[in-house]
Amino acid sequence: MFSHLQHLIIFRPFFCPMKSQEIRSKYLEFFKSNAHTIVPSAPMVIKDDPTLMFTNAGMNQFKEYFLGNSLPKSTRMTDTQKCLRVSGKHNDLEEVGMDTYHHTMFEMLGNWSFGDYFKKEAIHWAWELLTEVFKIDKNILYVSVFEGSSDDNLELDKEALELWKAIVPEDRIILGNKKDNFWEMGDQGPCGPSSEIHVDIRSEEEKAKVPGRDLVNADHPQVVEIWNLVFMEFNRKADGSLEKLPAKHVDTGMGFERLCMVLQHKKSNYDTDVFTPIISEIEKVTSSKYGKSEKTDIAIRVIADHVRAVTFSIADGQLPSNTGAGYVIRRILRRAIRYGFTFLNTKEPFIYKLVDTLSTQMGETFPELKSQKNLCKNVIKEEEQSFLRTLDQGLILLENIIEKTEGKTVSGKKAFELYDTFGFPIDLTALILRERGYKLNEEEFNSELQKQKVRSRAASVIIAGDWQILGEEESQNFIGYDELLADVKITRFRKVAGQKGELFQIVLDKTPFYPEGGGQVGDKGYLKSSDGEMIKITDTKKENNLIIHFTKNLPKDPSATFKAVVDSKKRILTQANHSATHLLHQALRNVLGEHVEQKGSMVSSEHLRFDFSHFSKLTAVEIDEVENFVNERIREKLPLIEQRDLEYKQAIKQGAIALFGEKYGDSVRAIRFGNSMELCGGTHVQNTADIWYFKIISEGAVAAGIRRIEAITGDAVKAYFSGQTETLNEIRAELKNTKTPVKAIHSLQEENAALKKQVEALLREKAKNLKNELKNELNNINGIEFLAKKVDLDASGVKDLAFQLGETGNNLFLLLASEQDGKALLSCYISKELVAERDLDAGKVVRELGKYIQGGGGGQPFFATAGGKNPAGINEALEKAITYIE
RNA sequence: GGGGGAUUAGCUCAGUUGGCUAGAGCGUUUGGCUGGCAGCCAAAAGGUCAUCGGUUCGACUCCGAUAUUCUCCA
Repeated sequence: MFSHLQHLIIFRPFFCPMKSQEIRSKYLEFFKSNAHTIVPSAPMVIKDDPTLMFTNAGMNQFKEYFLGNSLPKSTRMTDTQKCLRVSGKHNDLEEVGMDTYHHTMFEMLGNWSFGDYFKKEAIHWAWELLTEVFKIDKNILYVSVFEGSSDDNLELDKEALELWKAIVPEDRIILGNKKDNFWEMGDQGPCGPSSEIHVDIRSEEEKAKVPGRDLVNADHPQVVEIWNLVFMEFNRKADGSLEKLPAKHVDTGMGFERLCMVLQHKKSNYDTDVFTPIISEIEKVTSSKYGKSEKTDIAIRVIADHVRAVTFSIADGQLPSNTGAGYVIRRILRRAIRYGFTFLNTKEPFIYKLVDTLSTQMGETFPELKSQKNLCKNVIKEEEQSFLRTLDQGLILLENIIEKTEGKTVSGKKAFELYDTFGFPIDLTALILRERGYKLNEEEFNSELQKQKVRSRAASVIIAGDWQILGEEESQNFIGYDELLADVKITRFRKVAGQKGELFQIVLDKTPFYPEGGGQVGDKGYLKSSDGEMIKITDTKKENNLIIHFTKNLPKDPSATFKAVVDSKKRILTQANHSATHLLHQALRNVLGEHVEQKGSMVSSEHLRFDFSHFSKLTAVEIDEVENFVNERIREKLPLIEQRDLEYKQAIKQGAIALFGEKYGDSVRAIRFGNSMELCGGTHVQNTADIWYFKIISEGAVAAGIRRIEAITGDAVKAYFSGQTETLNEIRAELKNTKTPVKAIHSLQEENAALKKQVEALLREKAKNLKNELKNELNNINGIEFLAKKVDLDASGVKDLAFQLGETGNNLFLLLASEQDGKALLSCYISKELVAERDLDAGKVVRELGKYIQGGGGGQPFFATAGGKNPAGINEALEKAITYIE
């Protein structure tokens, strides 16, 4: 006791609370001293789990251990995990920044037991860490225990209750319902009761008014949950029932930012040193002040929070885009821009300027922030510029809407259109309308939004059934590096119903099929049973470390042994493209510089696509150099050197290229061709000579600071070249086998332009002659210059003629007829003056005369045309024309 | 993955129920004014109305497909 006090006095004077850095490391060290292995944070962006776009809890990276799909290296681990939440129980994106304790991006401190310790240790360590290491006053802590649930036939968590009773007074223990104290991963999967620790940091006066235990789980900003201890012991099945897991696990999560708030004696997460550096930078670049008004405070919190989320995502390789995870990032960034625009009056990009501060502040713990700093800045700046343009455009459109609005209520449909089609934020619309004294029909807007949501959801509903387990997978499950066929057994399968009908997912005991990953597409092929039944495998993917084969139908006897056959033709072409991708990566770093980093990759049997960080368009010379570099490596016939179980640190030391935002285990696979060495799980050719030839097809930009190269190899290059040659030959042939086709085309184009002008001039001349001719034939009848005549011109020629004649007088009535392709055409021109004076209508004329040629038509009062299929009636139509002016 | 919009001169964009032989501003070229420049005035050049197909007497306009792009939802 005394030693604790001394510690407090010497190192922790009251006015100098622990820095956030120190809090983080104390947590990790505490569990390390209790035999936990410290592991790094997994990337925030998730790649091989279709049910999740971002890491939203500390447990995500361990999901496969809880599901039993693979075994952990150690049964006790601890980490800090970067997480992103944009929707959920208490966490709607639109709410972040309004209060002082919700975030999109946050750190989750966790300690984990995989079939090792359970409730007793988890509870004791949590209490010890909080009260003895961090020295939080026991009198401000509350704990909760699961009360049981009749739906699931579960009883009160007596074990946890007893454990807590031994250390906490009973009046500080709260029983919680299923919603608060029974944790589930999703609709299906591992789950279990939990115990939460809450902290009450209100002032003494406040506490006297309302007891803290009444405010637990009541959304009070200063009575908050800081630690959730989950005791995983059940598996939720598709039908909703629970079954016991073979092993019990512990999953805990403590919000780092909240812990800092408590330990630094602040009332808001944003007042801790996790946020203060960013906030003061925002104050600086926007010339605003935090703490002066509610509106600017919210805006500043929104920006401080969102810049973290966006920067971490981009550093992990997830760029803003218009689909999937990229779209979530875009939305977050745009929300920050819009708050700055409206409340801090920022009309120029500024958020990108905050990246430096963030990188300095957190770059030690998360090195990707340092190495990806420039990319983050470029991408954010570009996105800011483009969204500011969208806002400008939207303001104009909104102006139009307001002008056209009768009354004082603007249609929700219009507002929705502005939002949906033009991306103009609805709250900004509402704000502007309010300022102008208009109202927005919000009900109508919401119903439009709801319609759109329903439509989208219906289009993406996937219903997965329970796995039917038939056997165990082998530990070395993927054998496709060495084999393209194998005798296999189905270990589990399930039915999945989606928009495009039903299909089956099959898992094999071992498989030669490569699952989509690392940019390489999944293998196709088939399974064949001994009695000749064939099941086509349409795709292969990886889900939570399980290799899943997609097929339209199930074999008659799933328990039989099958011959698994990979479509080797496709696979071999794909391998050539994948190896070429590595050489391309090396070439780019060589030609352009070391700043080139892979930002995305797609390798199929047809072609390869490679996205990388670079700031400017590649010149023709650079593209040539890159191509030559790759082709030289191909000609050098470099053999594949594959190391399957290399230690990660060892690989990096040897110079292997690892990707940011990619999760690597301790043991990695390294692929080397000469001096190109990359960590890669994909399949490759045995020798670069197998690539044959490499050709870049296109080069362009995908985002600020990111460029894309598309290329082909081998036979595809041959096909490409022979196609090009064929086209060239055809061009040559057309040009009478000239040696200089480009020159020939050029002169043809010039000649063509000159001829066009000549023809135009001639036609004009001809029309003039014809015009003069017809002018002489005009008859003056009742003061009207009249002519009805058949001419030999096409539709536009007749029109030209009529208009030219029209210019020569103001009392013309023309009916011109012509015949083209067995069809008849009547055109009537009446001077506008006549139309007005005599109430004539060319449209009416042609419609009526059209009867004689069995057709119809119309036009304007002064010029109209009609077409018909009976040229024999032309004469009669011409004769009748005079009746209109008599 | 699903929905909505856009694509017209070098650039930014108009083009009303299908019919004014497609317009504006900026830019370009030429000429003029001015001592020179900035500038002003005048004139001209510049368009397969994204591509292909359909409906129609007639399509920039309507319909379908494709491409590119923006945007919302999942």
